[in-house]
Amino acid sequence: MEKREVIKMEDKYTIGSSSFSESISSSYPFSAMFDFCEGEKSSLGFMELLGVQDISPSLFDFPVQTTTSTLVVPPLAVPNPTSTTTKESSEALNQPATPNSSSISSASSEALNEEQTKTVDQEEEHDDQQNTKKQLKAKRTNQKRQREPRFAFMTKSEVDHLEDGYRWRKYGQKAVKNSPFPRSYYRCTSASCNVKKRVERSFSDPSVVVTTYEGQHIHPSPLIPRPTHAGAQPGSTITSCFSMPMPRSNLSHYQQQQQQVPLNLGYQGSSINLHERRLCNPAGSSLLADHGLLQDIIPSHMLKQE
DNA sequence: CGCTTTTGACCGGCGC
DNA sequence: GCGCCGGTCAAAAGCG
Repeated sequence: MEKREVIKMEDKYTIGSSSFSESISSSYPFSAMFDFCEGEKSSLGFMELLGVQDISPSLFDFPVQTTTSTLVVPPLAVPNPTSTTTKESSEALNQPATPNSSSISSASSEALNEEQTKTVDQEEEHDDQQNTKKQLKAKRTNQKRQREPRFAFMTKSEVDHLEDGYRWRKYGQKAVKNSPFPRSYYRCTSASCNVKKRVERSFSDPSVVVTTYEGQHIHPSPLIPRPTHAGAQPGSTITSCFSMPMPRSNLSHYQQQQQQVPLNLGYQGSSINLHERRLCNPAGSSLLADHGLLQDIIPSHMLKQE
C-alpha cells in the first residue's frame, strides 16, 4: 500500500516586509499541510517528511527552508500587489497588437527564404518581424526578469502532473541535466494569472514528483466552486483558506492516477479511500468542497480553528 | 473549432 | 567572447 505523501515544503521568499511564507499559504494548501504535519507527524503517523538533504540541491536555485508561517492568511483571490499584477500588465502592453502578427510574420519570412527577389510588402513584413523580435528583446532586457516568489514540494505519486484544482497549460518541456526525467513547465490558464509551475521527477527517487510553484493565483480555483461563507474573509481560519480543491467529477480519474491509495487516517481508526471519506464525511458539503485534498490528510478537527 | 501538448528555436544569465 | 544551461516562445500537431 502506497501512501500519498507530501514530503517536503520549502519556501523562503520575502515580499516587501512580510514573510512570503505567510502570503503564499493562502494559495498553496501544502504549505499549511506541512506546517501541521511537521509538528504533528509523530502523532498522526500518516505523513513522512523527508529531510532537506533528500532533495538534490541542483533541483532548486532558491533557498530551502521549512516554512514557519502562521495560519491566519488572506483569502485566495487576492492579487499580489508587489509583482504579479504589475508584471502581467506591463507584459500585456508589450504584446503585439494582434495575436496573429507573429504567425503572419514567420510565414512571410519563410517565403523570403524561398524567394530570392523580395517584394516591398515582404520587406515590410520582414521589418515587422524584426521589430517584434526587438520589442520582445527590449521587453526582456528592460525589465530584468523579476522572479516571482517560489516554493516547491515533493509528492510521491505515479503521475507527474498532480491535480491541484487549477487549470494549467503546458508551455515547455526540457531535459534536465543529470536526470533521465524531463522537466515540464506549466502556466495557469486563467487570464491575467501569472502563476507558473515546474514539474519534474526526482532523479534520486523516481517515485517522487517535485512541483515548484512560482507566483500566486489571483483567482479562485476554476475547477470547483468555492463557497463564499464568512470563513473566506481576510484573517480567516485554516478551514476556509487552505484547500486543495478536487472536483468530484475528476475524482475517479484522480484516484486512478494515485493508484486509489487508501489513506490511513488514525483519527478515524480505519483506512478508507478518498472517495469514501468524502461521501461519508458528516461535516457537510461545504466542508467537502472546501478542503479538497487537505481534508484527506489533515483531520477535520485540526482544520477548524477555535 | 477551440484548446492543449509537443518540440525545436531562441534568448538571457552565468561561468570560464 | 564563447559555450552551457534554464526558461520561454510559438508553430504545428493532436484531441475532444
